[in-house]
Amino acid sequence: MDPLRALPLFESLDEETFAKLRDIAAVRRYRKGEVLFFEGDAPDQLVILTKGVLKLYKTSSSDKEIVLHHFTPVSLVAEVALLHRIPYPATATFEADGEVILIDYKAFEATFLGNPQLARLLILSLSNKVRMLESVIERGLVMDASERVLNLIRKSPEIMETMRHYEIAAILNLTPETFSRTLKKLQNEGRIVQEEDGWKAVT
Amino acid sequence: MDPLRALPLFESLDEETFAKLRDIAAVRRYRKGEVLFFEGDAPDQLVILTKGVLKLYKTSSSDKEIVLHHFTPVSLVAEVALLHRIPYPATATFEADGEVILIDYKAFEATFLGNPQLARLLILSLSNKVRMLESVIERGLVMDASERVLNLIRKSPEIMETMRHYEIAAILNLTPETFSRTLKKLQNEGRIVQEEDGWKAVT
DNA sequence: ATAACGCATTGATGCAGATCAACGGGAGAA
DNA sequence: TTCTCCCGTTGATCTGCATCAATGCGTTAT
Repeated sequence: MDPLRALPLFESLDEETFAKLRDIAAVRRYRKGEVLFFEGDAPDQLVILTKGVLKLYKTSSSDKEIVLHHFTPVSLVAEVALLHRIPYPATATFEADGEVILIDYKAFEATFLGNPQLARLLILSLSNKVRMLESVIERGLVMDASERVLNLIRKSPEIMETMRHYEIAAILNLTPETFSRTLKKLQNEGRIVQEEDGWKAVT
Repeated sequence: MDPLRALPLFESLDEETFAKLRDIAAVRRYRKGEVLFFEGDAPDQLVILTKGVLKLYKTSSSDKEIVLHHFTPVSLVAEVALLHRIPYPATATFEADGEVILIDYKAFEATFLGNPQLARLLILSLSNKVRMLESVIERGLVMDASERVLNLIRKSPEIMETMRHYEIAAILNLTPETFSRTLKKLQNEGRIVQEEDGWKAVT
C-alpha cells in the first residue's frame, strides 16, 4: 500500500484526488539537525511533514531563539509563505530524523485551492496555525513565568515527567535558572505539590 | 443596490452564492467603545466587519493590554474560534462607530466550507491572520524597542506624521516614555533623522 | 488674558527575567 | 573506585522596559 495513502491527512480523500496528489509529490528525507529552510528564504514548494519532529523558530536581535512550534507528523508547513509568496518568516530544523513530501507551487495552487476536500484540509491547517501562534503570544506576551509553569503542569503534566528541565524551559521560553526558581517559588507558595509521579497544581 | 453586494469581499461571488449568503446574514450596528465580544465568550456566529474600526486585544496578568490587531472593513473576525468551537481568545471593542454582518454557525459551516469561492475567502482570511499574528510576535518577542521604532519608520512613515505619539506607542506595545526615549536615542546615534515632513531612517 | 487640560519629555526608581559564576550530585567511563 | 561530564540549583549582578513623579508647552475654554 502506498505510504502516502496511510496518512490520516489523506485518508478521507477520494481516489481521483489522491492520485492527482501523488503524481505531483516528491519525497525527501532529512537527518536530525538538518535545516529544512531558513528565515528569509523564498518558498517554492508546499512542505508536508510525514516523519520526524520539526522545530520552527525565530532568532531575535540578541540571538535568542524563540520557538514557535514543534511540528509532528502529519502537518502542512509554511503554507502561508507559499500562498502569499513571501519569504519564510522563521527557520525550520529537524530535531529527529524526518521525512517530508514536497509539492510544487503551481500544482499546489491548482489542486489545493480548487478542490473542496483539499481546501478543507488547508482551512484546518491554517486555523490550527492561528491557534498555535495565539498560544505563542499567550506564553510569550500575556503570561508571566509563574503562569507559564503552572499552565504547563495543568495542561501537559506528562511533559514534566518525561523531559529534562532545560528542555521544558526552552519550550516555555525561559532559562533553566528561571524555570528552577519559579518551580521552587510556586512550591513555597503552596500552588503546586510534588508527588511520586510528577507535579500537580493545587486547586 | 444591496449594500452587501458592494463589498469587495463579495464582489467576485456569483449570484446564487451571494443570494444564499444574504439570506442567512443579519446586520448589527455598534457605537464607539462598545464591546463586540469578550475573551472567553463562546462564539456562535461568524462576524464580518463592514464598517468602523475594531480593536482586538488580550489583557495580561498585570492588566496590560496587548493589541493583536486593528480590523478595518471588510474583514472576517474570529473565524478560528468558530471553526474549532473554542472560546474567543481575545476581546474586541469598537474604536469607531461600526457595523457587522452576523452569520449563524450552521449556515456558515454548510455554506462556507462547501462552497469553493467562500472557502477561498476563508483561506485568504486565515492566512492573513497568520501573518498578522506573526507580526505581533515579531514586534513583541523578537524585536527590541529600537528595532520596533526603526521598523515603523521604515515601513509606515505616514503613521509617524499622522498619529499621536501615545497612539503609536500603543501600536508598538511601548509606553509613551519609552517611545520618546527610543526616538531620541536613535537620533543621537544617527540612525534616524528628522525632516520637515516626518522622520527618516538612515541607510 | 489667563486658566485648565492633554500630550510630550525627562529624571528617578522598580521589577522580571537573563546572564554570569560557582557548586553539588548522579551516571557513565576508565 | 575515582574521574569526568552534564544537569540542576543557588547566589550576585545586569538589562530593558515599565512605572511613578515632575515639568514644560501648545490648545481650547472661560
